Amino acid sequence: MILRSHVEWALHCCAILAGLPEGKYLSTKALAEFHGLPKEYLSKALQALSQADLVDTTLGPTGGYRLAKPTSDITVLDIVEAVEGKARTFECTNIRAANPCRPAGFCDAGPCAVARVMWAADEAWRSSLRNVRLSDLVATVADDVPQDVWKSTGAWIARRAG
Amino acid sequence: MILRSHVEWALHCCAILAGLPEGKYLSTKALAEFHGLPKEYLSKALQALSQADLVDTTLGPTGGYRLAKPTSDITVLDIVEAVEGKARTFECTNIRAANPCRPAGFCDAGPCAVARVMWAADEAWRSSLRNVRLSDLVATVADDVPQDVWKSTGAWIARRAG
DNA sequence: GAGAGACTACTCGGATACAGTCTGTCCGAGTAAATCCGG
DNA sequence: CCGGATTTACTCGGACAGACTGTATCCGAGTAGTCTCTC
Repeated sequence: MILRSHVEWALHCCAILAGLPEGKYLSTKALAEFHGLPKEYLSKALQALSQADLVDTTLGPTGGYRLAKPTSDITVLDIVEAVEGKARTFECTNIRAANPCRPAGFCDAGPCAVARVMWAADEAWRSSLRNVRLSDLVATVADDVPQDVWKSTGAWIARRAG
Repeated sequence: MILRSHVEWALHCCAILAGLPEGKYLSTKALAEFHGLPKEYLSKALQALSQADLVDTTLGPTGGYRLAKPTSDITVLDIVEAVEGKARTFECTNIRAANPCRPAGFCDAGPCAVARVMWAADEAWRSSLRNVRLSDLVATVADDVPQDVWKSTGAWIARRAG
């Protein structure tokens, strides 16, 4: 079980879009160049964000993406689920039903014990991601990066924004 | 991202093995019949449990598997990691390194902010699974299942044990 | 009746095949800004 | 100089191909009980 690389890309792209000047858009091309990623494939991840209404997009020249909400209204879970889907990581196929000792026509009440344990862990994972807002993530990144790099990165984004 | 069906199989099989009479073994064939699963493929999941030293195995007729430790010394995480591996669900490819604004030869200290958030969630998931012991799981199953089915299932297991 | 050898039922590991997903590329349709051209 | 037509740069969506992983099956090697056969 491993998350798709789209998740990593989407998170980094959202962090970049957070630094975009008000009302401007940043193109897929710029985002791809910045991260050294294939433009066409990155575009799939961004489309997923768009479908989840996390980013706005506009067409034509000077077109591209920008965040659809304030960074404090977007959680990391929102981004992960936009790309990876909301489905649980554990799927119960109800194999207990094959137990040869069960009377014919026996019907289970509720999900099986195994599924409940796995789903609780899944919820713990989601809860952890839900507690981190994009604004928190951006603040952490800003702390990590040396100030001069942070400044020139902001300038780079502003220069490529349309 | 979805866990392999082996995880579900391994958990259910461990729950069954927990009901095995002291010192007896249960064959892959019996386990596969009980759950309605392909014997050969289920055997791969059980081999993974064996490699993780969660179950003991013996060869020959009356051979099969049994738990290697008391049920209170095995956590659900042990079983999941035996099958699914211990690798993190999020892999950081360090795409921040492609940032064109970074000075040449710039070297990052520690994992990036995105990875830290994702790894914390991963740890929350593991922690949740680590807190459930196999003995807890078996107790929950026993509560779920009607007593007569529980009894006859125990008898079925004892009959097939060797 | 006892011991050696054959037999059987099982695990283990490798080889193989197939399907589905992930990764990545390509292209046409649609759109909006910028540019060009005719009046 | 102005307004409409063309060009350009971008997103969007679908089609497609290759690699990898998950699912599943098969078979040979090894092992430990059981059975048989011989003395």
